[in-house]
Amino acid sequence: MVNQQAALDSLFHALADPTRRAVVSRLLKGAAPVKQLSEPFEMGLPAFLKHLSVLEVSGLIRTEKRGRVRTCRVDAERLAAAEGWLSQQRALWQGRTDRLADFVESQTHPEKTE
Amino acid sequence: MVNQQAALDSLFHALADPTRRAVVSRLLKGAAPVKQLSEPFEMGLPAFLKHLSVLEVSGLIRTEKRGRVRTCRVDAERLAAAEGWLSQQRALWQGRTDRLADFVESQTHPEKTE
DNA sequence: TCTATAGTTCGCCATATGGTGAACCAACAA
DNA sequence: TTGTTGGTTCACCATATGGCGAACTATAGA
Repeated sequence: MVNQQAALDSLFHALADPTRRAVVSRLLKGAAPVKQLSEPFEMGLPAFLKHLSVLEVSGLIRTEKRGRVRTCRVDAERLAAAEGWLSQQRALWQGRTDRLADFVESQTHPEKTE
Repeated sequence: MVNQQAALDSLFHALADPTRRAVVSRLLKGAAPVKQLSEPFEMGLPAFLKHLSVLEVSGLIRTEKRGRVRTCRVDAERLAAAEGWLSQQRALWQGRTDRLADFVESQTHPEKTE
Protein backbone atom coordinates (compact mmCIF):
# COMPACT_ATOMS: atom_id res chain seq x y z
CA MET A 1 0.00 0.00 0.00
CA VAL A 2 2.17 2.79 -1.27
CA ASN A 3 -0.88 5.04 -1.22
CA GLN A 4 -1.00 4.80 2.55
CA GLN A 5 2.41 6.43 2.61
CA ALA A 6 1.28 9.35 0.48
CA ALA A 7 -1.74 9.80 2.75
CA LEU A 8 0.51 9.96 5.81
CA ASP A 9 2.82 12.35 3.97
CA SER A 10 0.08 14.86 3.35
CA LEU A 11 -1.46 14.28 6.75
CA PHE A 12 1.71 15.05 8.68
CA HIS A 13 2.64 17.82 6.29
CA ALA A 14 -0.75 19.41 6.90
CA LEU A 15 -0.13 19.28 10.63
CA ALA A 16 3.38 20.70 10.35
CA ASP A 17 2.20 24.30 10.40
CA PRO A 18 0.88 26.29 13.36
CA THR A 19 -1.78 28.05 11.30
CA ARG A 20 -3.16 24.78 10.03
CA ARG A 21 -3.07 23.13 13.44
CA ALA A 22 -4.93 26.13 14.85
CA VAL A 23 -7.56 25.78 12.15
CA VAL A 24 -8.01 22.12 12.97
CA SER A 25 -8.29 22.95 16.67
CA ARG A 26 -10.83 25.60 15.94
CA LEU A 27 -12.87 23.35 13.68
CA LEU A 28 -12.94 20.61 16.28
CA LYS A 29 -15.12 23.00 18.24
CA GLY A 30 -17.56 23.28 15.37
CA ALA A 31 -17.89 24.04 11.67
CA ALA A 32 -17.15 27.57 10.48
CA PRO A 33 -17.06 29.64 7.29
CA VAL A 34 -13.75 30.64 5.68
CA LYS A 35 -13.89 34.33 6.57
CA GLN A 36 -14.52 33.68 10.23
CA LEU A 37 -11.79 31.05 10.32
CA SER A 38 -9.28 33.41 8.79
CA GLU A 39 -9.89 36.31 11.18
CA PRO A 40 -7.43 35.30 13.93
CA PHE A 41 -4.56 35.26 11.44
CA GLU A 42 -2.48 38.07 10.05
CA MET A 43 -2.16 36.81 6.52
CA GLY A 44 -4.35 37.68 3.55
CA LEU A 45 -7.19 35.55 2.24
CA PRO A 46 -5.25 34.01 -0.66
CA ALA A 47 -2.53 32.73 1.66
CA PHE A 48 -5.13 31.44 4.08
CA LEU A 49 -6.98 29.65 1.31
CA LYS A 50 -3.79 27.82 0.44
CA HIS A 51 -3.65 26.51 3.98
CA LEU A 52 -7.26 25.39 3.76
CA SER A 53 -6.46 23.70 0.49
CA VAL A 54 -3.58 21.79 2.07
CA LEU A 55 -5.89 20.70 4.88
CA GLU A 56 -8.57 19.62 2.43
CA VAL A 57 -6.20 17.68 0.21
CA SER A 58 -4.92 15.85 3.27
CA GLY A 59 -8.51 14.94 4.11
CA LEU A 60 -8.31 16.58 7.53
CA ILE A 61 -11.15 18.92 6.64
CA ARG A 62 -14.04 18.89 4.24
CA THR A 63 -15.68 22.01 2.86
CA GLU A 64 -18.95 22.78 1.23
CA LYS A 65 -20.24 25.91 -0.42
CA ARG A 66 -23.75 27.24 0.18
CA GLY A 67 -24.54 30.45 -1.60
CA ARG A 68 -21.41 32.55 -1.28
CA VAL A 69 -20.09 31.11 1.96
CA ARG A 70 -17.91 28.02 2.17
CA THR A 71 -18.31 26.10 5.38
CA CYS A 72 -15.46 24.01 6.73
CA ARG A 73 -15.62 21.08 9.07
CA VAL A 74 -13.05 18.66 10.38
CA ASP A 75 -12.85 14.98 9.54
CA ALA A 76 -11.89 13.48 12.87
CA GLU A 77 -11.16 10.12 11.29
CA ARG A 78 -8.13 11.52 9.56
CA LEU A 79 -6.78 12.83 12.81
CA ALA A 80 -7.26 9.32 14.13
CA ALA A 81 -5.28 7.99 11.16
CA ALA A 82 -2.26 10.08 12.09
CA GLU A 83 -2.64 9.12 15.71
CA GLY A 84 -2.95 5.53 14.57
CA TRP A 85 0.43 5.50 12.88
CA LEU A 86 2.06 6.99 15.92
CA SER A 87 0.52 4.63 18.43
CA GLN A 88 1.38 1.76 16.14
CA GLN A 89 5.00 2.85 16.22
CA ARG A 90 4.90 3.27 19.97
CA ALA A 91 3.51 -0.22 20.26
CA LEU A 92 6.45 -1.43 18.22
CA TRP A 93 8.72 0.26 20.69
CA GLN A 94 6.92 -0.84 23.82
CA GLY A 95 6.30 -4.37 22.64
CA ARG A 96 9.93 -5.06 21.87
CA THR A 97 11.26 -8.05 23.75
CA ASP A 98 14.85 -7.18 22.97
CA ARG A 99 14.90 -3.72 24.46
CA LEU A 100 17.52 -5.13 26.78
CA ALA A 101 19.89 -5.35 23.84
CA ASP A 102 19.23 -1.70 23.14
CA PHE A 103 19.96 -0.86 26.74
CA VAL A 104 23.22 -2.76 26.63
CA GLU A 105 24.07 -0.97 23.40
CA SER A 106 23.51 2.36 25.11
CA GLN A 107 25.87 1.31 27.87
CA THR A 108 28.50 0.13 25.42
CA HIS A 109 28.31 3.50 23.70
CA PRO A 110 27.50 5.79 26.62
CA GLU A 111 25.87 9.02 25.48
CA LYS A 112 25.84 12.23 27.39
CA THR A 113 22.24 12.62 28.56
CA GLU A 114 22.40 16.39 28.38
CA MET B 1 4.47 28.82 24.86
CA VAL B 2 5.31 29.70 21.30
CA ASN B 3 8.25 27.33 21.49
CA GLN B 4 5.89 24.39 21.82
CA GLN B 5 4.50 25.31 18.43
CA ALA B 6 7.92 25.29 16.81
CA ALA B 7 8.62 21.91 18.35
CA LEU B 8 5.40 20.50 16.90
CA ASP B 9 6.23 22.11 13.55
CA SER B 10 9.53 20.31 13.26
CA LEU B 11 8.12 17.11 14.71
CA PHE B 12 5.32 16.80 12.20
CA HIS B 13 7.53 18.03 9.40
CA ALA B 14 10.04 15.32 10.26
CA LEU B 15 7.27 12.72 10.05
CA ALA B 16 5.92 14.05 6.76
CA ASP B 17 8.34 12.04 4.65
CA PRO B 18 8.29 8.30 3.96
CA THR B 19 12.07 7.97 4.18
CA ARG B 20 12.17 9.60 7.58
CA ARG B 21 9.22 7.60 8.89
CA ALA B 22 10.95 4.43 7.69
CA VAL B 23 14.11 5.44 9.54
CA VAL B 24 12.13 6.03 12.72
CA SER B 25 10.42 2.67 12.33
CA ARG B 26 13.72 0.98 11.79
CA LEU B 27 15.34 2.68 14.76
CA LEU B 28 12.48 1.67 17.01
CA LYS B 29 13.77 -1.86 16.50
CA GLY B 30 17.21 -0.85 17.73
CA ALA B 31 20.05 1.60 17.27
CA ALA B 32 22.01 1.51 14.02
CA PRO B 33 24.92 3.25 12.25
CA VAL B 34 24.32 5.69 9.40
CA LYS B 35 25.60 3.48 6.59
CA GLN B 36 23.43 0.54 7.57
CA LEU B 37 20.41 2.80 7.97
CA SER B 38 20.91 4.29 4.53
CA GLU B 39 21.20 0.99 2.66
CA PRO B 40 17.49 0.36 1.98
CA PHE B 41 17.20 3.71 0.21
CA GLU B 42 18.06 4.71 -3.31
CA MET B 43 19.44 8.15 -2.60
CA GLY B 44 23.06 9.09 -1.99
CA LEU B 45 24.63 9.61 1.42
CA PRO B 46 24.45 13.41 1.38
CA ALA B 47 20.70 13.38 0.78
CA PHE B 48 20.24 10.73 3.44
CA LEU B 49 22.27 12.74 5.93
CA LYS B 50 19.92 15.66 5.39
CA HIS B 51 17.02 13.46 6.40
CA LEU B 52 18.88 12.35 9.50
CA SER B 53 19.59 15.98 10.28
CA VAL B 54 15.90 16.85 10.04
CA LEU B 55 15.10 13.97 12.37
CA GLU B 56 17.78 15.03 14.82
CA VAL B 57 16.74 18.69 14.85
CA SER B 58 13.17 17.59 15.56
CA GLY B 59 14.48 15.59 18.50
CA LEU B 60 13.04 12.35 17.16
CA ILE B 61 16.48 10.78 17.04
CA ARG B 62 19.77 11.31 18.80
CA THR B 63 23.12 10.38 17.33
CA GLU B 64 26.55 9.79 18.72
CA LYS B 65 29.88 9.24 17.04
CA ARG B 66 32.35 6.59 18.17
CA GLY B 67 35.48 6.32 16.12
CA ARG B 68 34.34 6.80 12.57
CA VAL B 69 30.82 5.42 12.89
CA ARG B 70 27.83 7.49 13.96
CA THR B 71 25.18 5.55 15.79
CA CYS B 72 21.56 6.66 15.70
CA ARG B 73 18.82 5.89 18.14
CA VAL B 74 15.25 7.03 18.49
CA ASP B 75 13.88 9.24 21.26
CA ALA B 76 10.50 7.67 21.90
CA GLU B 77 9.41 10.58 24.08
CA ARG B 78 9.26 12.82 21.04
CA LEU B 79 7.03 10.39 19.26
CA ALA B 80 4.84 10.50 22.34
CA ALA B 81 4.78 14.29 22.12
CA ALA B 82 3.31 14.19 18.63
CA GLU B 83 0.86 11.53 19.70
CA GLY B 84 0.03 13.69 22.69
CA TRP B 85 -1.03 16.66 20.62
CA LEU B 86 -3.24 14.44 18.48
CA SER B 87 -4.93 12.67 21.34
CA GLN B 88 -5.43 16.01 23.03
CA GLN B 89 -7.23 17.23 19.93
CA ARG B 90 -9.27 14.07 19.73
CA ALA B 91 -10.27 14.56 23.34
CA LEU B 92 -11.41 18.03 22.42
CA TRP B 93 -13.55 16.50 19.74
CA GLN B 94 -14.90 13.62 21.78
CA GLY B 95 -15.50 15.68 24.88
CA ARG B 96 -17.64 18.25 23.12
CA THR B 97 -21.10 18.60 24.63
CA ASP B 98 -22.40 20.50 21.64
CA ARG B 99 -21.62 17.95 18.99
CA LEU B 100 -25.36 17.85 18.45
CA ALA B 101 -25.20 21.37 17.08
CA ASP B 102 -22.51 20.20 14.69
CA PHE B 103 -24.69 17.34 13.60
CA VAL B 104 -27.63 19.64 13.02
CA GLU B 105 -25.33 21.90 11.06
CA SER B 106 -24.30 19.00 8.86
CA GLN B 107 -27.97 18.25 8.20
CA THR B 108 -28.76 21.86 7.42
CA HIS B 109 -25.93 21.87 4.90
CA PRO B 110 -26.07 18.28 3.64
CA GLU B 111 -22.78 17.23 2.08
CA LYS B 112 -22.34 14.53 -0.44
CA THR B 113 -20.55 11.72 1.37
CA GLU B 114 -18.75 10.61 -1.77
C1' DT C 1 -30.35 48.02 -9.71
C1' DC C 2 -26.51 49.10 -7.04
C1' DT C 3 -23.21 47.97 -3.52
C1' DA C 4 -20.95 45.56 -0.13
C1' DT C 5 -19.33 40.98 1.12
C1' DA C 6 -17.24 36.19 0.64
C1' DG C 7 -14.39 33.77 -2.05
C1' DT C 8 -11.47 32.88 -5.94
C1' DT C 9 -7.80 33.27 -9.27
C1' DC C 10 -3.61 35.07 -11.06
C1' DG C 11 1.17 36.40 -11.45
C1' DC C 12 4.89 37.31 -8.69
C1' DC C 13 8.50 36.71 -5.17
C1' DA C 14 11.73 34.80 -1.42
C1' DT C 15 12.93 30.98 0.84
C1' DA C 16 12.89 26.00 2.02
C1' DT C 17 13.27 21.27 0.55
C1' DG C 18 15.18 17.22 -1.46
C1' DG C 19 18.15 15.63 -4.46
C1' DT C 20 22.86 15.37 -7.16
C1' DG C 21 28.21 14.75 -7.81
C1' DA C 22 32.82 15.81 -6.37
C1' DA C 23 36.12 16.69 -3.09
C1' DC C 24 37.48 15.92 1.48
C1' DC C 25 38.63 14.11 6.45
C1' DA C 26 39.41 10.62 9.81
C1' DA C 27 39.83 6.09 11.46
C1' DC C 28 40.66 1.16 10.95
C1' DA C 29 43.19 -2.76 8.52
C1' DA C 30 46.74 -4.69 5.86
C1' DT D 1 52.27 3.80 4.99
C1' DT D 2 48.80 3.03 2.15
C1' DG D 3 44.26 1.77 1.01
C1' DT D 4 39.48 1.42 2.08
C1' DT D 5 35.60 2.58 4.50
C1' DG D 6 32.24 5.70 6.95
C1' DG D 7 30.99 10.26 7.14
C1' DT D 8 31.07 15.03 5.99
C1' DT D 9 31.05 19.23 3.39
C1' DC D 10 30.40 21.96 -0.66
C1' DA D 11 28.38 24.03 -4.73
C1' DC D 12 24.66 23.43 -7.42
C1' DC D 13 19.97 22.41 -9.22
C1' DA D 14 14.69 21.83 -9.69
C1' DT D 15 10.70 22.10 -7.45
C1' DA D 16 7.60 23.10 -3.53
C1' DT D 17 6.01 26.27 -0.04
C1' DG D 18 4.14 30.31 1.90
C1' DG D 19 3.42 34.79 1.42
C1' DC D 20 1.85 39.14 -1.28
C1' DG D 21 -1.32 42.50 -4.09
C1' DA D 22 -4.48 43.11 -7.76
C1' DA D 23 -8.19 41.80 -10.41
C1' DC D 24 -12.21 39.07 -10.73
C1' DT D 25 -16.90 36.42 -9.73
C1' DA D 26 -20.98 35.75 -7.51
C1' DT D 27 -24.33 36.18 -4.06
C1' DA D 28 -26.96 38.89 -0.45
C1' DG D 29 -29.05 42.93 0.88
C1' DA D 30 -30.71 47.80 0.48
